[in-house]
Amino acid sequence: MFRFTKQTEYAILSLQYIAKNSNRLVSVREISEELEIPFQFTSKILQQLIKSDIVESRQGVKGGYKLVKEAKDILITDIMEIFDPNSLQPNCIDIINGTICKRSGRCNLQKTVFKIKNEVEKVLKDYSIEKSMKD
Amino acid sequence: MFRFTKQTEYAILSLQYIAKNSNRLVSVREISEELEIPFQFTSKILQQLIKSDIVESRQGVKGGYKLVKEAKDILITDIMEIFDPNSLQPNCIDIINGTICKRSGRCNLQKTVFKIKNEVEKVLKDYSIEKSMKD
DNA sequence: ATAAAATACGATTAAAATAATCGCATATAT
DNA sequence: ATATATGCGATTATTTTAATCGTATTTTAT
Ligand code: SF4
Ligand code: SF4
Repeated sequence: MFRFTKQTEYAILSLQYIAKNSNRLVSVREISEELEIPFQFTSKILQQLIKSDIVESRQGVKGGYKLVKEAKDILITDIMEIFDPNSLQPNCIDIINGTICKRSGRCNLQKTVFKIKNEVEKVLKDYSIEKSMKD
Repeated sequence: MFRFTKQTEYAILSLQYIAKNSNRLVSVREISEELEIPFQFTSKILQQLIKSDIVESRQGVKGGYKLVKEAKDILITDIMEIFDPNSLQPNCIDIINGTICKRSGRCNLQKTVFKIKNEVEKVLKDYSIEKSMKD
């Protein structure tokens, strides 16, 4: 499938929202309600974004999230890699399981598949959170 | 996920193999063994390719498959559309269920998503079965 | 005729990936 | 203290994808 997973898409939407309100901390509750994303799911996604140093949070009353990096420095591909590390890699390689396709080496499709990967990647690398907000 | 489904990939491999042996009918058994694709799965895939007028078959002893269209006229995207009709479409639209995303209309990502779709599609439309065999 | 070698195809099952929730812990402002 | 937040591992549910089953039909060769 050549589409974003929901996690990836929800992450992008959340980051857009946080970026738009960068003067304050934004709570999960607010993001969840504004964007109609399940609360716990939103929460889990943001926590993963902390681990990747894209956002940071403060707990407690008036807590919430804010960006660590500037919106222009967060690429769509960064988010894809966090939530779906295989997605930018062809089937020949399985990053998650550390396996390679048994046809590798005698496969007449592999070169094409990597060419396509490189060209598609080039397209995607051109989009940041900031750029997506200006579109 | 930005990768081919197995059905799509197996279909491409099978078509390459049939194209390479275009002087005769090729049996599912042979394709299945040569490419290490489960027999019944290969069979099912080829039957779907008949419905899309990409191959034709003859039953019985010495039966098998051959191409209807020339390898240069079969695009990778044609195959993707057969086995995964949503794959070239962003999440905003669900072709299979005929639904649209509830955020549509007030979504700050949609334009970007369609731009990316168009650019990626342009890349993919450049690849045919024939081209993939020459790579 | 009939046996063997093939495809045809709907139905079903299995496996994997993705989405979502639960429950409890911890931090903080008032 | 209390209410309002995040933190996080574990679990469950759902959906998608992969694969198989069983039976019918067609065709060739003997
Ligand atoms: S392109 Fe070839 S090697 Fe790569 S996954 Fe597909 S079959 Fe395997
Ligand atoms: S881009 Fe916006 S409208 Fe399209 S699927 Fe994502 S959230 Fe929905």
